[in-house]
Formats: sequence, C-alpha cells, structure tokens
Amino acid sequence: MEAYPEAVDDLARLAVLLGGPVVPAARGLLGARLSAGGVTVRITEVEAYAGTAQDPASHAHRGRTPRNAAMFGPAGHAYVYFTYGMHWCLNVVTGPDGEASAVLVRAGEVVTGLAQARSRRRAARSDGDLARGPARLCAALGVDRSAYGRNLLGDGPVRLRPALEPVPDPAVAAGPRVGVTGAHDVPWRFWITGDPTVSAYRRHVPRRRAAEAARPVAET
DNA sequence: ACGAAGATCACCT
DNA sequence: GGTGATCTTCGTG
Repeated sequence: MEAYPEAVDDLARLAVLLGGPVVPAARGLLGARLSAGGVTVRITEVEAYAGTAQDPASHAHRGRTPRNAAMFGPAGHAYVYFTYGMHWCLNVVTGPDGEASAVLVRAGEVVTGLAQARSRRRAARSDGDLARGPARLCAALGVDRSAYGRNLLGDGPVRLRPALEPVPDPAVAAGPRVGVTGAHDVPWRFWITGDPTVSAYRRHVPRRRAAEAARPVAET
C-alpha cells in the first residue's frame, strides 16, 4: 500500500476527539483517511449515533446485544454491521469505554488504490460513485465482518488516520440523517459541501407489506 | 421456533 | 420513482 504523510501528534489528537462526545467526533472525522485492502479514502460524509435510550435511530437504543457490542467498546475501534442480507457498513466507535456511540462512515473520495476500488465496484458509473454510500464504501475498501471490533488507530488491516488538511467549518454542512425512521429533526449528518462523493439525501420510506400499503399509517 | 424489519443498492420503467 | 434481492438480528410466543 502507498505510504502517506502522518503526524503522530495529530493521531493522538484524533484519539482524544474520538474519546469524547459523538457529534464533535463525527464532524472531526470529515477529511480523515481510511485505508483497507489497498485503497484509501478521504472521508466526505458521516453520521453520528448516540447510545442507549438517547437516540431512537441508534443500534444501541435498546441496550447491548451481541450485534452492537462493539459500540460499547473503546473509541477508535470498528463497529461493522451487516444489513439487508448483503451489505456491510462501518462505524468508528466513540466515547468512553462502556458507553455506546459511533460514527457511521457514509462516503469518501478514493485517493489511492483507484484500480483496486474500481475492480471491487464494477457497478460504479463514475469514480465519484466508488465509495458513495456506506455499503459502497465498505465494498470499495473490502471491509467486512473481519474488521469487527478492530482498533482503527493501530497498525491493523483497517486504518483511520487524521486529515492531511483540516476541513474548515464553512465547507461543512449538517442535516438530518439518511435512512432512519425517526429523529428527522436531529441534524447529525455531516458532509463536505458540494463534494461529488456525498450521497444524496432521501427520506426513509419504511418497507410496507401489500396489506398495509392500502391502509393509512398514523403520523406521530 | 417464527416472523418482521432493517443506518442499502442496483436495476427497471 | 419504484421495487426486488437476500439474510441476520432480535423480539415475541
């Protein structure tokens, strides 16, 4: 894999940031670099998820289960989940050990390993689509269950490193999270404004069975 | 043991 | 803009 400049002090600051509250941690991950499987992406879009009884959209909302256990672990480790029978998604765990919170990495710009990413993402119509969306990003990086619980700040197969250049506040936008059924008023999605790799916002439409489709659904 | 839903994507019209 | 794919996870009985 190609080497890139890296400052130890910045890595230490990143570790401190991840150990704190999830929302600033999410914001701070914009511009950071994620490497796996010979591909490096610059993170362009993230979402914050809080812990038990705080965030109805969080996988940890109903407490600890075998699936979400990594969310309760130390900051800087990976929480990987499998969904819709076919997709992997990657989160960076945040906050103190024992408390559940994590940042979903939703999109990135491929900066090294372009050929490798393209070969893993044959369906991508453009390079901007290679890691546009959380499952596509994992596919481009070759991330799957084997990354579950691993430390991303060490020398493992999946590595998170600080941004080469900080992303300034004017370049950052915030809005509702994508694909969650509730909490549409909470602007915990952060992205780099105007970046072509950021996924389009779509309001979540719950899957309805045919019998339910004809029936009116009560609004909150 | 069973069923329903899911932090999505690709492909169709 | 709509829908099928595909299977794990967890709540309930």
